Formats: sequence, C-alpha cells, structure tokens
Amino acid sequence: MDRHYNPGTIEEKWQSFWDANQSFRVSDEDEGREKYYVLEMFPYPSGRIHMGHVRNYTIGDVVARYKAMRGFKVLHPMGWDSFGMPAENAAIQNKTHPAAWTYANIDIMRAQLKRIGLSYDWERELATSDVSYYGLEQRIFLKMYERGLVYRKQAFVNWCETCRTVLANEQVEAGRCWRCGEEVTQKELPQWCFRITRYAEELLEGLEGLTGWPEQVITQQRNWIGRSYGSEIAFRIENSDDSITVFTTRPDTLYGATFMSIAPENPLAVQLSSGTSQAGPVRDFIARVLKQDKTVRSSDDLVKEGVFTGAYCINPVTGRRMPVYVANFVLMEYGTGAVMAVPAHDQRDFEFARAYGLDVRVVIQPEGAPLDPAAMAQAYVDDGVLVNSNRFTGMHNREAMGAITDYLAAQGLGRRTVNYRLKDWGISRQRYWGAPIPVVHCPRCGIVPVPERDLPVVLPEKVSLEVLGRSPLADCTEFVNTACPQCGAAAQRETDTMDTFVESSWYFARYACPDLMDAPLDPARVNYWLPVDQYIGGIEHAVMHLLYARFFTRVLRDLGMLDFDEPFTNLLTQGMVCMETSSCANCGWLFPEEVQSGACTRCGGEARQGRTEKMSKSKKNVVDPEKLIAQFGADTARLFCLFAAPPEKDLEWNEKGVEGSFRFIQRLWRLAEENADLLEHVNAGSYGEPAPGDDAGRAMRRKTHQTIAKVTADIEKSFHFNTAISAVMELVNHLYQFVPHARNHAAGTQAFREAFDAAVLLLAPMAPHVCEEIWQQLGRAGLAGEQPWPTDDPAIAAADEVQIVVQVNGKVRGKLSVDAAAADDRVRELALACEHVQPWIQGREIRKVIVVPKKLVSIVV
RNA sequence: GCCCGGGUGGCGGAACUGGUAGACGCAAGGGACUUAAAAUCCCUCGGCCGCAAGGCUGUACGAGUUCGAUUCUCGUCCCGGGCACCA
Repeated sequence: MDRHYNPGTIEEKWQSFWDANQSFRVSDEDEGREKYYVLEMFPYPSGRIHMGHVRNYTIGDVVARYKAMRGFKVLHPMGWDSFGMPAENAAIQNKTHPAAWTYANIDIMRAQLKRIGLSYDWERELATSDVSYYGLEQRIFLKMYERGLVYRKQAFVNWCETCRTVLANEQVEAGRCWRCGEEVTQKELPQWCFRITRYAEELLEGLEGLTGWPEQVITQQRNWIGRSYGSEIAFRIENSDDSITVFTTRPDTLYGATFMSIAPENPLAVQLSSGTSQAGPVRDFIARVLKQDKTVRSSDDLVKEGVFTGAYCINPVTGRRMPVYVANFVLMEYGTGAVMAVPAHDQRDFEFARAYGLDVRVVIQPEGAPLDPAAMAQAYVDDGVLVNSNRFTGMHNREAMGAITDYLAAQGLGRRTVNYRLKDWGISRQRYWGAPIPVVHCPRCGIVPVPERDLPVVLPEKVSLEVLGRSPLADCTEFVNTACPQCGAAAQRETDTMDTFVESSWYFARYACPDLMDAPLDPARVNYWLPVDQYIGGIEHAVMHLLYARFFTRVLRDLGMLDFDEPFTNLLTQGMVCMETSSCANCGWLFPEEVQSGACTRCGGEARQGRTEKMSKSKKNVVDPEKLIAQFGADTARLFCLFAAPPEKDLEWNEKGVEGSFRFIQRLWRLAEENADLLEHVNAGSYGEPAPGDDAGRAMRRKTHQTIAKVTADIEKSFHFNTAISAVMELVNHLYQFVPHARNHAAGTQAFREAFDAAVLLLAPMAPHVCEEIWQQLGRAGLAGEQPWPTDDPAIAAADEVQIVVQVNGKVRGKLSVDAAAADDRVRELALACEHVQPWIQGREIRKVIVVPKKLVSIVV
C-alpha cells in the first residue's frame, strides 16, 4: 500500500484504464439483466466546464455507477448541444468559423469531463451540429410537415431598424438593441411553427402520470399550458355581414357586455375603422403600440389605453350597440384577439370603461348590498345571482354559464370551447449556426419540401456572418439558388434555421442508436432503452425543454418511430451552484483569488463581501473546476458536490468544505495504509461471526450493517448523497476507534475487514478512483465498481439493547438502556422506577403511561 | 396579484410514517505531539443560570390539536422561484 494518497497519479491511472477497456460501453442486446437509462442534460459547448456541470454530471455518474453495482445494465451517454448563437458571436469576435470554435470547445470539454472520471459510453457521443444529426432531424421535420404539424405564419419578431436584424428576446435590453441601443420594434415576418397546440390536451393530461417528477415542474407546465374552459360567442357587426368572435370564460356576464375590445394586431382594427373618421387615430394608435417591445407592453404598470374604431357590434342577447375599441391590453395570441367587455364584472374592462366614459351594467348581484354601477370603485368578479339578464335573471351565475352558452348554441351564435395559453412553437431563427429548414420556395409551386432523397440540406461552410437584415444564409448564393424539386424551375432555399430546442427534443432517443445512418431512430433499440429511467438537469429547463421533449416524443410516437408517450420516467432537478460575491470600489467584481484577507489584491482597497449568488462569470464568483481538480483531485470535487447539500437544493461553494472532503478521503486512505497488514489479500464474502461476548466486534458489525442499510436507502429513496456520505464518515470514525480491538482479536479482525470493505464499496460510486485504487492495492479481486453492492443483514444490524427516553408531561427526564426484546410492561416498570424520573412523579397521581416500543415511555401526572 | 418552494447553532446541513432537536462536516476555542510550523490525535462547542448535579429556554412569529409538534391545522412576517392585463 502506497504511503500517501496521490490523487493526480491515481486518477490518471484509472481514467486511462476505463478508456482503454471501454469499461462503460453497453451493447444493445437484451442480456437478461434489467436495463437502466440515466441521462444528464447535455451541455452547450461554451468553452469550459463550470461547477454547475460538475455537480450535474457527478450526480448522474453516482446514479449510473450505483445502478451498475446493483446489477443493472446501465446506459449512460453524453453529447453536445452544439448549435446556437454564441458560436456565431464568438466567430465574429475571434474571426474564426463557428464550426471551428464549436469543435475546439468540444475537444476541450470532453477532456475536462474525462478528468472528472464520469462513466460515459463515449461510443455513443453525438453533436447536434453534425450533419449526421441535424440531417436526420430534417427528416423528422418533413414527416411533421406531411402531417400538418408544421406551418408558416406571419408573426411578430423583435426588430432593430439600425442593425436591420431580428433579435432574440435575450438580445433586447430594456426595450433596446443590445448592440446599438436603438429602440426595438415589432416586425411581422413569416415564421415556421410547430403545431404543439394540437397536443396541448395530451401534454396536460400526461402530467398526471408523471409521478417521478417534482411537483414544482408539473405545476409550472400545467400553468404554461394554461387550459381554461369557456365559450366562443359571435357578435354581429353593425351594417355588415361579418361578425367578431370572442372567447370568454364568463358567458354568464354576457348581458353586461357594453363594448368590445380588440387587439391592435387584430386585422379587424384596420378594417373596421377604414373609411371612418377614426381611421387616422386607429392607425396612429396601432403604430405606437407595435413599436413597444413585448417586455414594455406586458409590464405591470402599462396604462390601459385604447381608441374607438368607429364601428359597432350588436350584443346578441340584449340587442344593444357595443362600440368596438382597439385596446393595448388585448393580446392577439390568446383566444381570438377580441374580448367582450363587461366593465361591471372584469377589472380591466372596468378601468377602461371609467377612462373612456363607457356604460357599466351590473348583471351579477352578490348576496347582501346590491351593486350600484355609478358608485362602484372596482369590478365585482365573484359569484352571485343574475340580474338584468332577461330569462336568466335569478339564476346562479355558475349555472348560467352553461345555460347561456346552450341558448346561444341553439341559435348558432356560440359554443363551448376549451382555450389554452400555450401557443404554437415558432422555430424560425434568422441565424447561420443551426439546422437548415429543408424547404424550397418555388415561384411557380410555392413552398415545396425538400424530398427525403435530397436530404440532408447541408449547412454551407462559407458565409459572411456580418451581413445584416436577414439570415446569413440568404447571402450565400450557392446555398440559396437551387432547382424546384417539383417542377425543376429555378427556386430558392429557405434560409431560416431551426430553434436549437428542436435538437434537444429528441437527442435522448438518438443515444439508443447513434450509429444508424438512414433514419433518425431505430424503433427496436429506442423501445428497448427508453424511456429514460432517470433524467437529471437544471430547474431552468422546467418548461421549455421538458415540454418540447414531451411534445416531440408524442410526435415521434405518431410517426411510428417509438411507442411510448413520456420520455422521462423520473426527473431530478438539481439546484444551482452558488458562491459569495466580492467587489471593491475601484475594481468592481473580484475573483475569489483577488481577495486576500479582506483586501483587493489589485488596488489594495477594501474588498466587500456581497450576497451569495449563482456562480457566474459576470459576477466573478466562480471556481474553475480544472484548478480545483489539479489541487485536490476529481474524487474530492465529486465528494464535496455530493456532500454539501442534497441535489435538489442550491449548493453553496465553500473552500474550507472542499478541504474537509479532501481530508476525509485521506483519512480513508490512511486507515488502509496503517492497517494494510490486517486488510490485505482477503476477499469479501465470508466474515465470520464474532466470538461470543465480543461486544466490540458485535458493535462494529452492527454499525457496518446499519451503514449499508442507511446508504442504500438514502440513494434509493431520494438520491440524498449528503446523508449517505455522512453515514460512511461515521463508519470510518468507528473503524478508527476499533483498530486496537481488531489488532488483538481474530474475530475483531474479521469485523474490521468487513466494515472497511463495505466503506470502500459504498463510496465507490461517489469517489471511484480512490476506491478502485485502495481495492486493488489491498489485493482484492476484480474491480470495486464491479462488485455487487453490499447487502445488509437486518439481524446483525439490529441492536440488542435500545435506549428508552422517559418523559414526564412531555419533558425528557430520564434515559434507560433496555434489552431490545423487553416487554412493554417491563419497560414501563423500569421507567417508573428510574431514579431521574422518581422526583418528578413522586406524590403525584399518574394519569396515563404511554409506551412506544424501542423508543420512549411518556408519563402523564 | 396568482401559483409553487423554503425559514433549524457562527456556517453547510441532519432528524424514519408526530417520539431524545442539532447526525456528519466546516469554522472557532483549549490541549497533546514538534526546536517550530504543517499534518495528525484528544477535548469543548445553540442560548441563559449553576462549582457541579442539574434546571430553564430554544427549529421565523402568534395561536391550535396532542401525553408529546422542526414535523399536523389556522393566521402573520420574511426569503427564493415561476407566471403575469390570459378575457
């Protein structure tokens, strides 16, 4: 046994071993062992691994290694979400090509991941920017197109007039372009969309079955889909054959509808006003509202504004004329882009009516004081009984919702509907570094999908990224100019690329068959490995990524590529990695190494400690995993990530805590090294019963088996590695105490070996390098990681004496040690006789005595 | 505003289905070893009172249920996250 623990040497040795032996490669054949698919969200190759990755991937790795020791056949793959905007920005900045930048990053990050000792099947590695990936994605796109799941529509995008370019939401800062500061406006452009709304109901209902997901994520998805039941009601436009249809969840208030509000984007706004004196004001109003970017328009304090269109529609039940207004708070994307306004019973309509002097008609009366429209200070939105509602007067409003809708339906003026907040997924990006949308625009045939035989549509290499106003692909003539696949005429390729969320919506299935070249997925292999048994990633993906992946899984199912509904059976959302921030008046944010004993090392000024926040480059509160590993080794980095907090909580980084984890590993090593003579050349499996009367040996074995049970339960139940590690720490502490006994008793030596081997195996998934090394240096057969997971023997773990707490009136007054098998009556007797308890019960009447077996006795006096 | 989480020592965090609050680790203090330091080992460590035995108090705050509440119920305050004019 080596004298000192040398993480650098050991880790390099085992990482090379795993590489050379392809230790974590799995075949796709069913070998009788149960499969287990564990997956961590793949990273964007930004350049370097950060602590959030280390934490995420360590958690996944422990699960993978643990399940393997439990006898599962484990699939644990890794890849790269390698399309995206940062590559283009970096390319412009560094005058390189996005591909060069991306693939260089991948090489760096792959090497970094290997240095953490993660048990990936690298044979299955994939990168979404490889044509072998996105080319197959284009096939999925075509199949979706055939099924009507893809369509094109005019949609508003953020637009900077100065830069003449489309901006992503995150490129808009306080309503202005991030690059030039110009005010961002909304511009209507044709956009490709996926019809996710077709699956809205199924996606919502599927949530019920996701028992392995955190409640929080389920709720967020439910709110995002936002189902609401209501009615569609048609309002005839005065002097016209047309009508305006609205969606409302409150058909019961129809008799109180006194005007109509429509969204500025609603084409009716211009239509209705044209030819009237209101045409000018309406046009101006729309132009002004559309100039505001989405964040401004949806901000809290936006004043409700509107303008009369000059037109009226007719309330179908009262026959009253309702002026039609364009209003800035009405959303085109929700419902029908038009709202029947009931000022008495809707707060927004109320405010609007007061501002523009419109009628307020009460139609729902609460119990007690009747409402007076003139005196109301706010809308009455709660339940009540209908008034002023003709035949429905007197009916409870809940009942009236259905009754009024049915009445309208009978006349063809309305129907019950379900409306969703969820919108179709706009996938068009006017960007270079993404998957080309495989479509051709032909002057004669219109939109023609690229036939499957002509796929993939390869992203051209030579493009200029600095052109403005359109996708860089639009300027690449050899890409754009093509022949129409249908008629052969000169045509142009679509130059939009796909949202990168498309790639991450099916990569988890592709890992089952990454070698397949002529189809995206091999149903047999996908159905064998999937669904993913355990998916692990950041909570920030609670809605978008996880919803899109669920959508895609259903689409792929309907395309016959797989046959399950939900992609991820269990989901673990891990918390962020946080650290204290530091700053100095002169130099701003400081890196941790720029602070020494409270002073800034750059200017000598005072370094102030800020709040603890998520590690980020901008705040400089970061720890570089590479440096950390160089100093302490990967096992320490892993152990600390697991020990400092349970996975779902935020982890507070603490340099001293890292040293503590390092010390613990050294403590384990030293225990082996100092007692190698006792431990060497013995194999697990046969640890004899300690000699009768060997209490210390018995206690050691009890601790061992209790620890095995505890660690196993902590991992199985909730992946609470922090408590699992603390249990092993206790075992190791116990082992140190036990050394003298182990040296003097043969049976004690056995118990010592049993406990030590258990400690090493229990830690093997968490600190794999050092555990393998100890296992090997002590001459154990095989690899630690290939040993069966230790099993606990409840008979050995059971205590033969238990401590009983004695309470008097709920306060702890005494403690007793009692034979575990003692009868309740006997325990009760001992408790009452206990010397510490006597003073509290003497001379008082004992009303009740409660005996909880093996726990406590509660005496009520 | 609405919907989810969450408030436990100096710090990170433990506590099974209501049963000894503070496991484990960090920090701190004291001691041993050392010429010295590091490393290591031993002891102390929620607060208050007490020489001690021991007592009182304590899981954001206020009530309640219970023999017994960090755990269950109601109310209040604070922090974090998500959504937000959704008709």
